[in-house]
Amino acid sequence: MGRPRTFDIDTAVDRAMELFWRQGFEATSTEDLVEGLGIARGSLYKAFGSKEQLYALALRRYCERHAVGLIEILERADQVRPAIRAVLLELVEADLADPERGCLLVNAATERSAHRDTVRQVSRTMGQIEAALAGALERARARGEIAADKNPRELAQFLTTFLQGLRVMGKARADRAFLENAVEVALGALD
Amino acid sequence: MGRPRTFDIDTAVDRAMELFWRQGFEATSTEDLVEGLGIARGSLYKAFGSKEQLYALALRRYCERHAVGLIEILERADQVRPAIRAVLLELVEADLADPERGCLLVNAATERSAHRDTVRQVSRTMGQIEAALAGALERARARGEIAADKNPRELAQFLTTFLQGLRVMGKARADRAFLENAVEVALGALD
DNA sequence: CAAGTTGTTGACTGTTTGGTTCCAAATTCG
DNA sequence: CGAATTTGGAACCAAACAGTCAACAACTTG
Repeated sequence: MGRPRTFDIDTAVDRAMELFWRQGFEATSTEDLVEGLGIARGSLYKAFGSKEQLYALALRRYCERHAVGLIEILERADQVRPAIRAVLLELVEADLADPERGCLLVNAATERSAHRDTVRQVSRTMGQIEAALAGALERARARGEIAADKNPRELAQFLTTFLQGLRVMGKARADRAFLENAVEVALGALD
Repeated sequence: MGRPRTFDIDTAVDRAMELFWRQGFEATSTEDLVEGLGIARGSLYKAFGSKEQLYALALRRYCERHAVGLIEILERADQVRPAIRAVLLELVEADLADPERGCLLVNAATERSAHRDTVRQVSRTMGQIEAALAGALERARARGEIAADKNPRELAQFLTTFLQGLRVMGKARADRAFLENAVEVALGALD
């Protein structure tokens, strides 16, 4: 009952995600959001409560879309090493294609390290990435794809950390050779 | 001639660095700067021109102080592997001691990826870090400290990338075990 | 159709923003 | 002394800020 919404909440969150991703939280004004989402100021506040809450939604959306996508690749892979290489090289491509965007998760971790909820969301997602890597590596070890004396969890923690570094170097305009090189050396840790 | 400055430019830049480091560029208002530097608004603009220019000075100061410090450790080390471990573990300690601060270089890379001058300063400094690592690794190889078939430049690019990842994970509140673990695995790349 | 409910809108609020300008007082040098 | 220059601080600016609101619009139910 009542007047139905004339805009789609999901696409609005997507567009907000895009804006926050590109510009960060502080540099994105409510005016930017009004313009970018194509809805009036009042509707925005009615639907989302505040800039802060909309940011939280956008961040969660990003985590669901990107981290989960990455995790599924790892879970579905029958060969783990190529899967991990593929994941890392895909991130390299994303950074090269659009260096200003980088990774919203990294941006959130650095820009909003004083905001509990943001930090919690970020570290939760990184925990999921670590767990997915650890799981894949565990399977790889069981199958003899990596040496038995390797510790999957330790490797996963290392790879998770390296992955964030990749995104930072991408934003710092490192070139393709640099990033792909770094990836290959990092993969050497699995040997 | 004229009245001499009553505040010290250097310590003012230091304080500005501290503020920008903690809060980022956007979240630091001119009011914060006036309060933090302990000088009046007018004096601040007379001395530094604008918030933007003061930020540039603060960032350069950070690079000179922290990157150069790190580089000197590497250059002076007689054993390279322990020196690299020491450098990485020191960063871990810094992150654990003050997670909200993180690394100003990483913060700058992510928050201000649309500002040419900032990005240039960041990537120049990362280039210096890479070069220092490469130089140290080159010496290590010459001395037989690492295997002859290792490529110092490739290893240096990997370590530079990993180092940035460490700082991000530190901000995401990874614990000591996680970070130290990641460091040990990363050092394994030298074997 | 009327009542009730919810959404949309854009003008409006009060605050804060980065930055400028003015000033009398202070301090130096020639 | 007097010219030069910086000081702190207040006043000021237009723009941008996050957020609110009353009036209007569209839907469901009775």
